[in-house]
Amino acid sequence: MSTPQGARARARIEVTAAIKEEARKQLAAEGAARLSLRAVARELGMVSSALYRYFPSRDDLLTALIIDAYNSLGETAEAADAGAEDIGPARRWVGVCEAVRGWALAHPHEYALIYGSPVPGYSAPEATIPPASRVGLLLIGIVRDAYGRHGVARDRLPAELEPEARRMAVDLAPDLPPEVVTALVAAWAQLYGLVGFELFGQFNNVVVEREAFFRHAAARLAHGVGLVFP
Amino acid sequence: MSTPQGARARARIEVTAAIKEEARKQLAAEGAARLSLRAVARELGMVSSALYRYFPSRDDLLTALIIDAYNSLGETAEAADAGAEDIGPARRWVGVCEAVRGWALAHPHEYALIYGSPVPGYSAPEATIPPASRVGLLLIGIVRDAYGRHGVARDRLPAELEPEARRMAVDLAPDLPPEVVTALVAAWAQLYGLVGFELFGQFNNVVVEREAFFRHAAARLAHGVGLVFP
DNA sequence: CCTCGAGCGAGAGCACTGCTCTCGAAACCG
DNA sequence: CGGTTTCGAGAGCAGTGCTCTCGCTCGAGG
Repeated sequence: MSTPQGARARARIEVTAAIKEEARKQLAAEGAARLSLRAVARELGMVSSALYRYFPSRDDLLTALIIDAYNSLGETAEAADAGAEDIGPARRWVGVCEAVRGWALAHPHEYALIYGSPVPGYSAPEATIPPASRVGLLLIGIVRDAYGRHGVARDRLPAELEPEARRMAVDLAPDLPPEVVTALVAAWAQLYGLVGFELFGQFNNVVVEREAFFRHAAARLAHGVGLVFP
Repeated sequence: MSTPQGARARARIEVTAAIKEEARKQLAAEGAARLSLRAVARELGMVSSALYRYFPSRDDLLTALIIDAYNSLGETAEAADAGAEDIGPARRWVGVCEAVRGWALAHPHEYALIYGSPVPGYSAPEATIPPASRVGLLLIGIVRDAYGRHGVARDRLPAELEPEARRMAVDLAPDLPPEVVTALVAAWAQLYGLVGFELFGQFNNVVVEREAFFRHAAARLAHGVGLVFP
Protein backbone atom coordinates (compact mmCIF):
# COMPACT_ATOMS: atom_id res chain seq x y z
CA MET A 1 0.00 0.00 0.00
CA SER A 2 2.86 2.35 0.75
CA THR A 3 4.88 1.31 -2.31
CA PRO A 4 2.90 1.44 -5.53
CA GLN A 5 4.16 -1.18 -7.93
CA GLY A 6 4.09 0.24 -11.38
CA ALA A 7 5.14 3.55 -12.78
CA ARG A 8 1.55 4.02 -13.77
CA ALA A 9 0.27 3.78 -10.21
CA ARG A 10 2.96 6.17 -9.09
CA ALA A 11 2.06 8.63 -11.82
CA ARG A 12 -1.58 8.44 -10.81
CA ILE A 13 -0.75 9.42 -7.27
CA GLU A 14 1.43 12.27 -8.42
CA VAL A 15 -1.10 13.62 -10.88
CA THR A 16 -3.85 13.38 -8.29
CA ALA A 17 -1.71 15.35 -5.87
CA ALA A 18 -0.86 17.93 -8.50
CA ILE A 19 -4.54 18.43 -9.29
CA LYS A 20 -5.38 18.91 -5.64
CA GLU A 21 -2.49 21.31 -5.19
CA GLU A 22 -3.47 23.45 -8.14
CA ALA A 23 -7.12 23.31 -7.09
CA ARG A 24 -6.19 24.41 -3.59
CA LYS A 25 -4.22 27.29 -5.05
CA GLN A 26 -7.23 28.44 -7.05
CA LEU A 27 -9.48 27.92 -4.05
CA ALA A 28 -7.26 30.13 -1.93
CA ALA A 29 -7.11 32.77 -4.63
CA GLU A 30 -10.70 32.92 -5.78
CA GLY A 31 -12.94 30.90 -3.53
CA ALA A 32 -14.84 27.69 -4.00
CA ALA A 33 -17.44 29.00 -6.41
CA ARG A 34 -14.80 30.19 -8.84
CA LEU A 35 -12.80 27.01 -8.74
CA SER A 36 -12.93 25.76 -12.30
CA LEU A 37 -12.01 22.29 -13.44
CA ARG A 38 -11.02 23.61 -16.82
CA ALA A 39 -8.73 26.23 -15.32
CA VAL A 40 -7.07 23.61 -13.14
CA ALA A 41 -6.54 21.37 -16.13
CA ARG A 42 -5.26 24.27 -18.22
CA GLU A 43 -2.74 25.23 -15.58
CA LEU A 44 -1.53 21.65 -15.45
CA GLY A 45 -1.17 21.45 -19.22
CA MET A 46 -3.86 18.86 -19.61
CA VAL A 47 -7.21 18.96 -21.25
CA SER A 48 -10.28 19.21 -19.07
CA SER A 49 -11.65 15.79 -19.87
CA ALA A 50 -8.44 14.12 -18.69
CA LEU A 51 -9.11 15.44 -15.23
CA TYR A 52 -12.19 13.26 -14.96
CA ARG A 53 -9.91 10.21 -14.84
CA TYR A 54 -8.92 11.38 -11.37
CA PHE A 55 -12.02 13.02 -9.96
CA PRO A 56 -15.41 11.90 -11.22
CA SER A 57 -16.89 15.37 -10.76
CA ARG A 58 -16.21 18.83 -9.49
CA ASP A 59 -17.98 17.94 -6.27
CA ASP A 60 -15.60 15.07 -5.67
CA LEU A 61 -12.65 17.37 -6.08
CA LEU A 62 -14.25 19.77 -3.63
CA THR A 63 -14.82 16.92 -1.20
CA ALA A 64 -11.14 16.06 -1.32
CA LEU A 65 -10.28 19.67 -0.60
CA ILE A 66 -12.79 19.74 2.26
CA ILE A 67 -11.21 16.72 3.89
CA ASP A 68 -7.77 18.24 3.50
CA ALA A 69 -9.00 21.50 4.99
CA TYR A 70 -10.53 19.78 8.01
CA ASN A 71 -7.29 17.91 8.55
CA SER A 72 -5.18 21.02 8.14
CA LEU A 73 -7.31 22.88 10.67
CA GLY A 74 -7.32 19.92 13.03
CA GLU A 75 -3.58 19.53 12.78
CA THR A 76 -3.03 23.21 13.48
CA ALA A 77 -5.25 23.08 16.53
CA GLU A 78 -3.64 19.91 17.80
CA ALA A 79 -0.17 21.30 17.27
CA ALA A 80 -1.09 24.41 19.22
CA ASP A 81 -2.16 22.26 22.14
CA ALA A 82 0.68 19.76 21.99
CA GLY A 83 2.74 19.74 25.13
CA ALA A 84 0.61 22.44 26.73
CA GLU A 85 -0.82 20.26 29.49
CA ASP A 86 0.84 22.29 32.22
CA ILE A 87 -0.46 25.75 31.41
CA GLY A 88 -3.86 24.88 32.76
CA PRO A 89 -7.05 23.91 30.97
CA ALA A 90 -8.45 27.41 30.51
CA ARG A 91 -5.31 28.65 28.81
CA ARG A 92 -5.20 25.52 26.68
CA TRP A 93 -8.79 26.16 25.64
CA VAL A 94 -8.04 29.73 24.65
CA GLY A 95 -4.93 28.58 22.83
CA VAL A 96 -6.89 26.13 20.72
CA CYS A 97 -9.51 28.77 19.96
CA GLU A 98 -6.81 31.17 18.86
CA ALA A 99 -5.28 28.49 16.68
CA VAL A 100 -8.65 27.96 15.00
CA ARG A 101 -9.03 31.68 14.43
CA GLY A 102 -5.48 31.96 13.13
CA TRP A 103 -5.98 29.15 10.68
CA ALA A 104 -9.24 30.68 9.51
CA LEU A 105 -7.63 34.06 8.89
CA ALA A 106 -4.79 32.40 7.02
CA HIS A 107 -7.08 30.22 4.90
CA PRO A 108 -10.32 32.18 4.56
CA HIS A 109 -11.65 30.42 1.50
CA GLU A 110 -10.92 27.00 2.90
CA TYR A 111 -12.61 28.00 6.12
CA ALA A 112 -15.60 29.23 4.14
CA LEU A 113 -15.65 25.93 2.31
CA ILE A 114 -15.99 23.89 5.46
CA TYR A 115 -17.83 26.19 7.85
CA GLY A 116 -19.62 28.62 5.56
CA SER A 117 -22.74 27.81 3.64
CA PRO A 118 -22.44 24.34 2.21
CA VAL A 119 -22.25 24.16 -1.55
CA PRO A 120 -25.84 23.92 -2.75
CA GLY A 121 -27.11 20.45 -3.42
CA TYR A 122 -24.01 19.10 -1.80
CA SER A 123 -24.20 16.89 1.26
CA ALA A 124 -21.06 15.94 3.10
CA PRO A 125 -20.04 12.33 2.53
CA GLU A 126 -19.17 10.00 5.39
CA ALA A 127 -15.47 10.42 4.83
CA THR A 128 -15.57 14.01 6.00
CA ILE A 129 -16.88 13.16 9.46
CA PRO A 130 -13.70 12.02 11.23
CA PRO A 131 -11.54 14.93 10.02
CA ALA A 132 -14.34 17.32 10.85
CA SER A 133 -14.41 16.07 14.43
CA ARG A 134 -10.80 16.72 15.30
CA VAL A 135 -11.19 20.18 16.80
CA GLY A 136 -14.27 19.14 18.72
CA LEU A 137 -12.53 16.11 20.14
CA LEU A 138 -9.59 18.26 21.13
CA LEU A 139 -11.84 20.63 23.06
CA ILE A 140 -13.57 17.72 24.74
CA GLY A 141 -10.18 16.35 25.72
CA ILE A 142 -9.17 19.59 27.38
CA VAL A 143 -12.33 19.67 29.46
CA ARG A 144 -11.94 16.00 30.32
CA ASP A 145 -8.43 16.64 31.60
CA ALA A 146 -9.63 19.55 33.65
CA TYR A 147 -12.50 17.51 35.05
CA GLY A 148 -10.16 14.73 36.07
CA ARG A 149 -7.60 16.99 37.72
CA HIS A 150 -9.37 19.87 39.38
CA GLY A 151 -13.01 19.42 38.54
CA VAL A 152 -15.08 21.92 36.56
CA ALA A 153 -17.77 24.39 37.44
CA ARG A 154 -21.28 23.18 36.64
CA ASP A 155 -24.67 24.77 36.49
CA ARG A 156 -28.11 23.25 36.32
CA LEU A 157 -29.93 22.19 33.21
CA PRO A 158 -33.60 22.87 32.54
CA ALA A 159 -35.69 19.74 32.90
CA GLU A 160 -36.69 19.73 29.24
CA LEU A 161 -33.05 19.33 28.20
CA GLU A 162 -31.97 16.64 30.64
CA PRO A 163 -32.65 13.57 28.49
CA GLU A 164 -30.97 15.15 25.49
CA ALA A 165 -28.00 16.21 27.60
CA ARG A 166 -27.60 12.68 28.91
CA ARG A 167 -27.79 11.33 25.37
CA MET A 168 -25.15 13.76 24.13
CA ALA A 169 -22.91 12.89 27.07
CA VAL A 170 -23.15 9.17 26.29
CA ASP A 171 -22.23 9.85 22.66
CA LEU A 172 -19.48 12.38 23.14
CA ALA A 173 -17.96 12.07 26.59
CA PRO A 174 -19.50 9.53 28.96
CA ASP A 175 -17.06 10.52 31.66
CA LEU A 176 -18.27 14.11 31.79
CA PRO A 177 -21.43 15.42 33.43
CA PRO A 178 -24.25 16.05 30.93
CA GLU A 179 -24.48 19.75 31.74
CA VAL A 180 -20.80 20.17 30.93
CA VAL A 181 -21.15 18.31 27.63
CA THR A 182 -24.11 20.51 26.73
CA ALA A 183 -22.12 23.65 27.47
CA LEU A 184 -19.26 22.23 25.47
CA VAL A 185 -21.32 21.65 22.36
CA ALA A 186 -22.76 25.13 22.58
CA ALA A 187 -19.34 26.69 23.11
CA TRP A 188 -18.02 24.75 20.14
CA ALA A 189 -20.69 26.25 17.89
CA GLN A 190 -20.27 29.69 19.40
CA LEU A 191 -16.55 29.62 18.72
CA TYR A 192 -17.31 29.32 15.03
CA GLY A 193 -19.80 32.15 15.28
CA LEU A 194 -17.05 34.43 16.53
CA VAL A 195 -14.60 33.32 13.88
CA GLY A 196 -17.14 33.45 11.09
CA PHE A 197 -18.35 36.94 11.95
CA GLU A 198 -14.82 38.27 11.89
CA LEU A 199 -13.93 36.45 8.70
CA PHE A 200 -17.05 37.25 6.75
CA GLY A 201 -17.00 40.95 7.50
CA GLN A 202 -19.79 41.17 10.05
CA PHE A 203 -17.41 42.84 12.48
CA ASN A 204 -16.49 45.58 10.00
CA ASN A 205 -17.12 48.96 11.62
CA VAL A 206 -17.92 47.17 14.86
CA VAL A 207 -14.89 45.44 16.30
CA VAL A 208 -11.45 46.91 15.64
CA GLU A 209 -9.09 45.19 18.05
CA ARG A 210 -10.14 41.77 16.96
CA GLU A 211 -7.41 39.72 18.49
CA ALA A 212 -7.94 41.08 21.97
CA PHE A 213 -11.69 40.86 21.55
CA PHE A 214 -11.45 37.27 20.43
CA ARG A 215 -9.11 36.29 23.25
CA HIS A 216 -11.55 37.70 25.77
CA ALA A 217 -14.53 36.01 24.15
CA ALA A 218 -12.68 32.69 24.03
CA ALA A 219 -11.83 33.03 27.70
CA ARG A 220 -15.49 33.60 28.47
CA LEU A 221 -16.35 30.49 26.47
CA ALA A 222 -13.84 28.58 28.59
CA HIS A 223 -15.52 29.93 31.68
CA GLY A 224 -18.85 28.82 30.26
CA VAL A 225 -17.76 25.18 30.08
CA GLY A 226 -16.53 25.31 33.64
CA LEU A 227 -12.83 25.94 33.12
CA VAL A 228 -11.19 28.36 35.50
CA PHE A 229 -7.98 30.32 35.16
CA PRO A 230 -5.41 29.42 37.80
CA MET B 1 -42.53 59.53 -5.34
CA SER B 2 -45.36 57.30 -4.16
CA THR B 3 -47.36 57.69 -7.37
CA PRO B 4 -45.34 56.98 -10.50
CA GLN B 5 -46.55 59.15 -13.34
CA GLY B 6 -46.49 57.11 -16.49
CA ALA B 7 -47.51 53.59 -17.29
CA ARG B 8 -43.87 52.99 -18.09
CA ALA B 9 -42.68 53.82 -14.60
CA ARG B 10 -45.41 51.67 -13.12
CA ALA B 11 -44.49 48.77 -15.37
CA ARG B 12 -40.86 49.12 -14.40
CA ILE B 13 -41.70 48.72 -10.75
CA GLU B 14 -43.87 45.74 -11.42
CA VAL B 15 -41.32 44.00 -13.60
CA THR B 16 -38.58 44.67 -11.08
CA ALA B 17 -40.72 43.14 -8.37
CA ALA B 18 -41.56 40.15 -10.52
CA ILE B 19 -37.89 39.53 -11.21
CA LYS B 20 -37.06 39.67 -7.52
CA GLU B 21 -39.95 37.37 -6.69
CA GLU B 22 -38.95 34.77 -9.23
CA ALA B 23 -35.30 35.09 -8.20
CA ARG B 24 -36.25 34.60 -4.56
CA LYS B 25 -38.21 31.52 -5.52
CA GLN B 26 -35.18 30.04 -7.26
CA LEU B 27 -32.95 31.08 -4.40
CA ALA B 28 -35.17 29.26 -1.95
CA ALA B 29 -35.30 26.19 -4.16
CA GLU B 30 -31.71 25.86 -5.25
CA GLY B 31 -29.48 28.26 -3.35
CA ALA B 32 -27.59 31.32 -4.35
CA ALA B 33 -24.96 29.63 -6.49
CA ARG B 34 -27.58 28.04 -8.70
CA LEU B 35 -29.60 31.18 -9.16
CA SER B 36 -29.48 31.81 -12.88
CA LEU B 37 -30.40 35.04 -14.59
CA ARG B 38 -31.38 33.16 -17.71
CA ALA B 39 -33.64 30.82 -15.79
CA VAL B 40 -35.33 33.77 -14.10
CA ALA B 41 -35.85 35.48 -17.44
CA ARG B 42 -37.11 32.26 -19.02
CA GLU B 43 -39.64 31.75 -16.25
CA LEU B 44 -40.85 35.30 -16.73
CA GLY B 45 -41.21 34.87 -20.49
CA MET B 46 -38.54 37.38 -21.32
CA VAL B 47 -35.18 37.03 -22.93
CA SER B 48 -32.12 37.14 -20.69
CA SER B 49 -30.74 40.38 -22.07
CA ALA B 50 -33.94 42.20 -21.17
CA LEU B 51 -33.28 41.50 -17.54
CA TYR B 52 -30.20 43.68 -17.62
CA ARG B 53 -32.47 46.71 -18.03
CA TYR B 54 -33.49 46.14 -14.42
CA PHE B 55 -30.39 44.74 -12.75
CA PRO B 56 -27.00 45.65 -14.17
CA SER B 57 -25.54 42.31 -13.13
CA ARG B 58 -26.20 39.11 -11.28
CA ASP B 59 -24.45 40.54 -8.25
CA ASP B 60 -26.84 43.47 -8.17
CA LEU B 61 -29.79 41.12 -8.19
CA LEU B 62 -28.19 39.18 -5.35
CA THR B 63 -27.64 42.41 -3.46
CA ALA B 64 -31.32 43.24 -3.74
CA LEU B 65 -32.18 39.80 -2.41
CA ILE B 66 -29.68 40.22 0.43
CA ILE B 67 -31.27 43.48 1.50
CA ASP B 68 -34.70 41.91 1.37
CA ALA B 69 -33.47 38.96 3.41
CA TYR B 70 -31.97 41.18 6.08
CA ASN B 71 -35.20 43.12 6.26
CA SER B 72 -37.30 39.98 6.40
CA LEU B 73 -35.19 38.60 9.22
CA GLY B 74 -35.18 41.92 11.02
CA GLU B 75 -38.92 42.26 10.69
CA THR B 76 -39.49 38.77 12.02
CA ALA B 77 -37.28 39.43 15.02
CA GLU B 78 -38.90 42.78 15.71
CA ALA B 79 -42.36 41.31 15.41
CA ALA B 80 -41.46 38.59 17.88
CA ASP B 81 -40.40 41.22 20.38
CA ALA B 82 -43.23 43.65 19.77
CA GLY B 83 -45.32 44.23 22.86
CA ALA B 84 -43.20 41.86 24.92
CA GLU B 85 -41.79 44.49 27.24
CA ASP B 86 -43.45 42.99 30.26
CA ILE B 87 -42.14 39.45 30.10
CA GLY B 88 -38.73 40.53 31.30
CA PRO B 89 -35.55 41.17 29.37
CA ALA B 90 -34.14 37.65 29.55
CA ARG B 91 -37.28 36.12 28.09
CA ARG B 92 -37.37 38.83 25.45
CA TRP B 93 -33.78 38.00 24.54
CA VAL B 94 -34.53 34.31 24.19
CA GLY B 95 -37.63 35.13 22.18
CA VAL B 96 -35.66 37.17 19.68
CA CYS B 97 -33.04 34.44 19.41
CA GLU B 98 -35.72 31.87 18.75
CA ALA B 99 -37.25 34.13 16.10
CA VAL B 100 -33.87 34.36 14.37
CA ARG B 101 -33.49 30.59 14.47
CA GLY B 102 -37.04 30.08 13.23
CA TRP B 103 -36.52 32.43 10.33
CA ALA B 104 -33.25 30.71 9.44
CA LEU B 105 -34.86 27.27 9.43
CA ALA B 106 -37.69 28.59 7.28
CA HIS B 107 -35.37 30.36 4.83
CA PRO B 108 -32.16 28.36 4.84
CA HIS B 109 -30.80 29.56 1.54
CA GLU B 110 -31.54 33.19 2.31
CA TYR B 111 -29.86 32.76 5.66
CA ALA B 112 -26.86 31.21 3.94
CA LEU B 113 -26.81 34.13 1.57
CA ILE B 114 -26.49 36.70 4.31
CA TYR B 115 -24.65 34.85 7.07
CA GLY B 116 -22.86 32.08 5.24
CA SER B 117 -19.73 32.53 3.25
CA PRO B 118 -19.98 35.72 1.23
CA VAL B 119 -20.23 35.19 -2.50
CA PRO B 120 -16.65 35.20 -3.76
CA GLY B 121 -15.36 38.50 -5.01
CA TYR B 122 -18.45 40.11 -3.65
CA SER B 123 -18.26 42.83 -1.03
CA ALA B 124 -21.38 44.09 0.63
CA PRO B 125 -22.39 47.56 -0.56
CA GLU B 126 -23.28 50.37 1.82
CA ALA B 127 -26.97 49.85 1.32
CA THR B 128 -26.91 46.53 3.12
CA ILE B 129 -25.59 47.96 6.37
CA PRO B 130 -28.78 49.39 7.91
CA PRO B 131 -30.95 46.31 7.20
CA ALA B 132 -28.13 44.10 8.46
CA SER B 133 -28.10 45.96 11.75
CA ARG B 134 -31.71 45.47 12.70
CA VAL B 135 -31.34 42.33 14.81
CA GLY B 136 -28.26 43.70 16.52
CA LEU B 137 -30.02 46.92 17.37
CA LEU B 138 -32.97 44.98 18.72
CA LEU B 139 -30.74 42.98 21.04
CA ILE B 140 -29.00 46.16 22.18
CA GLY B 141 -32.39 47.68 22.89
CA ILE B 142 -33.41 44.77 25.10
CA VAL B 143 -30.26 45.06 27.18
CA ARG B 144 -30.65 48.83 27.36
CA ASP B 145 -34.17 48.43 28.70
CA ALA B 146 -32.98 45.94 31.27
CA TYR B 147 -30.12 48.20 32.30
CA GLY B 148 -32.45 51.13 32.78
CA ARG B 149 -35.02 49.19 34.79
CA HIS B 150 -33.26 46.64 36.95
CA GLY B 151 -29.59 46.94 36.05
CA VAL B 152 -27.53 44.13 34.56
CA ALA B 153 -24.83 41.84 35.88
CA ARG B 154 -21.33 42.90 34.88
CA ASP B 155 -17.94 41.32 35.06
CA ARG B 156 -14.51 42.80 34.63
CA LEU B 157 -12.66 43.29 31.39
CA PRO B 158 -9.00 42.49 30.87
CA ALA B 159 -6.91 45.63 30.68
CA GLU B 160 -5.90 45.00 27.08
CA LEU B 161 -9.52 45.20 25.98
CA GLU B 162 -10.62 48.27 27.89
CA PRO B 163 -9.93 50.92 25.23
CA GLU B 164 -11.61 48.83 22.55
CA ALA B 165 -14.58 48.16 24.81
CA ARG B 166 -14.99 51.88 25.48
CA ARG B 167 -14.76 52.57 21.75
CA MET B 168 -17.41 49.97 20.94
CA ALA B 169 -19.67 51.34 23.65
CA VAL B 170 -19.41 54.85 22.23
CA ASP B 171 -20.30 53.54 18.79
CA LEU B 172 -23.06 51.13 19.69
CA ALA B 173 -24.61 52.05 23.03
CA PRO B 174 -23.08 54.98 24.89
CA ASP B 175 -25.54 54.49 27.73
CA LEU B 176 -24.32 50.97 28.51
CA PRO B 177 -21.17 49.98 30.36
CA PRO B 178 -18.34 48.91 28.04
CA GLU B 179 -18.11 45.40 29.46
CA VAL B 180 -21.79 44.85 28.74
CA VAL B 181 -21.42 46.09 25.17
CA THR B 182 -18.48 43.78 24.68
CA ALA B 183 -20.45 40.81 25.95
CA LEU B 184 -23.32 41.87 23.73
CA VAL B 185 -21.25 41.88 20.56
CA ALA B 186 -19.79 38.48 21.40
CA ALA B 187 -23.22 37.05 22.17
CA TRP B 188 -24.52 38.44 18.91
CA ALA B 189 -21.84 36.56 16.97
CA GLN B 190 -22.26 33.43 19.06
CA LEU B 191 -25.99 33.38 18.36
CA TYR B 192 -25.21 33.03 14.68
CA GLY B 193 -22.71 30.30 15.44
CA LEU B 194 -25.47 28.27 17.05
CA VAL B 195 -27.92 28.89 14.23
CA GLY B 196 -25.35 28.26 11.52
CA PHE B 197 -24.15 24.99 12.99
CA GLU B 198 -27.67 23.67 13.14
CA LEU B 199 -28.55 24.90 9.68
CA PHE B 200 -25.42 23.75 7.92
CA GLY B 201 -25.47 20.25 9.30
CA GLN B 202 -22.70 20.48 11.87
CA PHE B 203 -25.10 19.25 14.54
CA ASN B 204 -26.01 16.14 12.59
CA ASN B 205 -25.38 13.09 14.76
CA VAL B 206 -24.59 15.43 17.65
CA VAL B 207 -27.64 17.37 18.75
CA VAL B 208 -31.07 15.83 18.33
CA GLU B 209 -33.44 17.93 20.41
CA ARG B 210 -32.39 21.10 18.73
CA GLU B 211 -35.14 23.39 19.86
CA ALA B 212 -34.61 22.66 23.53
CA PHE B 213 -30.87 22.80 23.10
CA PHE B 214 -31.09 26.15 21.37
CA ARG B 215 -33.44 27.60 23.95
CA HIS B 216 -31.03 26.68 26.70
CA ALA B 217 -28.03 28.05 24.81
CA ALA B 218 -29.88 31.30 24.11
CA ALA B 219 -30.76 31.61 27.78
CA ARG B 220 -27.11 31.19 28.66
CA LEU B 221 -26.24 33.90 26.14
CA ALA B 222 -28.75 36.16 27.88
CA HIS B 223 -27.09 35.37 31.16
CA GLY B 224 -23.74 36.23 29.60
CA VAL B 225 -24.82 39.75 28.76
CA GLY B 226 -26.07 40.26 32.28
CA LEU B 227 -29.77 39.55 31.86
CA VAL B 228 -31.43 37.60 34.63
CA PHE B 229 -34.63 35.62 34.62
CA PRO B 230 -37.19 36.98 37.03
C1' DC C 1 8.28 -12.72 -24.85
C1' DC C 2 4.01 -11.30 -26.73
C1' DT C 3 -0.64 -10.09 -26.65
C1' DC C 4 -4.82 -8.13 -25.25
C1' DG C 5 -7.34 -5.46 -22.08
C1' DA C 6 -7.34 -1.66 -19.03
C1' DG C 7 -5.85 3.02 -18.15
C1' DC C 8 -5.04 7.30 -20.02
C1' DG C 9 -4.92 11.92 -22.73
C1' DA C 10 -6.80 14.50 -26.58
C1' DG C 11 -10.46 16.37 -29.00
C1' DA C 12 -15.09 17.38 -30.30
C1' DG C 13 -19.37 18.38 -28.74
C1' DC C 14 -23.68 19.43 -25.71
C1' DA C 15 -26.22 22.29 -22.80
C1' DC C 16 -25.69 25.77 -19.95
C1' DT C 17 -24.00 30.32 -17.81
C1' DG C 18 -23.16 35.85 -17.43
C1' DC C 19 -22.81 39.54 -20.24
C1' DT C 20 -22.50 42.81 -24.54
C1' DC C 21 -24.08 44.82 -28.67
C1' DT C 22 -27.26 46.13 -32.09
C1' DC C 23 -31.75 46.98 -33.91
C1' DG C 24 -36.55 48.11 -34.22
C1' DA C 25 -40.65 49.36 -31.72
C1' DA C 26 -42.99 51.61 -28.22
C1' DA C 27 -43.61 55.28 -24.82
C1' DC C 28 -42.64 59.75 -23.16
C1' DC C 29 -41.95 64.89 -23.21
C1' DG C 30 -41.47 69.53 -25.02
C1' DC D 1 -46.13 66.25 -33.89
C1' DG D 2 -40.99 65.11 -33.63
C1' DG D 3 -37.06 63.84 -31.15
C1' DT D 4 -35.39 61.25 -27.38
C1' DT D 5 -35.29 57.93 -24.14
C1' DT D 6 -36.61 53.24 -22.75
C1' DC D 7 -37.39 48.72 -23.59
C1' DG D 8 -37.48 43.72 -25.51
C1' DA D 9 -35.54 40.59 -28.81
C1' DG D 10 -31.92 38.33 -30.98
C1' DA D 11 -27.30 37.13 -32.07
C1' DG D 12 -23.01 36.40 -30.33
C1' DC D 13 -18.74 35.81 -27.15
C1' DA D 14 -16.19 33.53 -23.76
C1' DG D 15 -16.52 30.60 -20.33
C1' DT D 16 -18.39 26.41 -17.53
C1' DG D 17 -19.27 21.04 -16.16
C1' DC D 18 -19.59 16.96 -18.24
C1' DT D 19 -19.88 13.03 -21.94
C1' DC D 20 -18.31 10.31 -25.63
C1' DT D 21 -15.19 8.52 -28.82
C1' DC D 22 -10.77 7.61 -30.53
C1' DG D 23 -6.20 6.19 -30.50
C1' DC D 24 -1.84 5.36 -27.74
C1' DT D 25 0.66 3.04 -24.08
C1' DC D 26 1.52 0.49 -20.18
C1' DG D 27 1.57 -3.83 -17.79
C1' DA D 28 -0.25 -8.26 -16.22
C1' DG D 29 -1.38 -13.08 -17.81
C1' DG D 30 -0.67 -16.69 -20.98
